[in-house]
Formats: sequence, structure tokens, C-alpha cells
Amino acid sequence: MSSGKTRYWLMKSEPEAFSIDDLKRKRQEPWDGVRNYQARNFMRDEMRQGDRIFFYHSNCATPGIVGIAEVATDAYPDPSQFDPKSKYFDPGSSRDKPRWMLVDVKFVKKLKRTISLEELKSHDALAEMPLLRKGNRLSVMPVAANAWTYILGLE
DNA sequence: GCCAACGTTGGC
DNA sequence: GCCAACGTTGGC
Repeated sequence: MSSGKTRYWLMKSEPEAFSIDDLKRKRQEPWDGVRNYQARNFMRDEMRQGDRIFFYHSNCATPGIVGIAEVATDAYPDPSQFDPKSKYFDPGSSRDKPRWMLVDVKFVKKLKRTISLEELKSHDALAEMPLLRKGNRLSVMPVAANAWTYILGLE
């Protein structure tokens, strides 16, 4: 699984909490607050600097892909897990054995338009995307290279 | 705001 | 290790 090839990802964010415009303004941000082991494992074990990311807005009027970002760092411990004042504080974690890892994400561009979840669902070619699988709630997930190319073609 | 689908927790 | 209860996600 660790070839030198660029891989593709989709990362969800609620725009009220952190939107593609927020990332554009800040240029680069730690993707903190992920508290799901599968999502963590993708960041910790499989992401490489330079991997491309679809930035997805969830839990909003028109959920969908709104932009492109890039993995900017290797994985490192999510600082918010050590901060008792953070809502992401995890008393079960320690600096010696951090439970939660993250990567920094760098802004690349906004899409000209939102490619909505509804639109993605309408394409049979994308039916195998983890995003579209019933009941999937992962906030960080892989995107197959052919799906990445296909979706870019929709823009 | 509702609720289905999951993930996590904790009693046993 | 089972599983009910609970919490969260996220579309609608």
C-alpha cells in the first residue's frame, strides 16, 4: 500500500465549522478533531505529502465536493487531544502514547461549482465510491484514481 | 428537527 | 465476548 504514487482522498467538513473558504484564507490547516479510528488510520498510515483531496461540505444545504486540497505534512499527534479546554480533549490519550493523529491540509483551489452529493449519486460510474455507500459516515476516505478523474471531468 | 446507520461503552 | 444503551454523523 505504500507505493510512491499520489493517492486521492475525500475529507468532509461542516462549512459552519470549517469551510473551503476558511481553508483558502488560512492556506494550510491541521485537520484536527477526527475521532474515528478508521479515519485516523488513513491519515496516519496511508496519506503522503502531495496526495490530493476532495474537500467536501457536509451537514449543510447542498452537501457536495467544493474544492481541492493537498496533504501538506506527514501525520503527527493531534494537539487538541491534550487540551482539556478543547471539545476534542481525550483524557484516555497521552503525549507518550497519543491516540489521535492528523495531517495538515493545504488549499489548492475551489471548484467552479459545487458537485453535489445528489449529482454524484446520479452517476453509475461512481456507485462504488465509499462516499456513496449506504450508511457511510467516515469523514476521511479514499477516492479511486478513476473516480477522481471522472469527478474532475464533471466540473 | 427527525431518524437511520454506525461506532463506542460498559455491565454482565 | 456479548449486546443493550447511548452518542454521533449527516442526509433529508
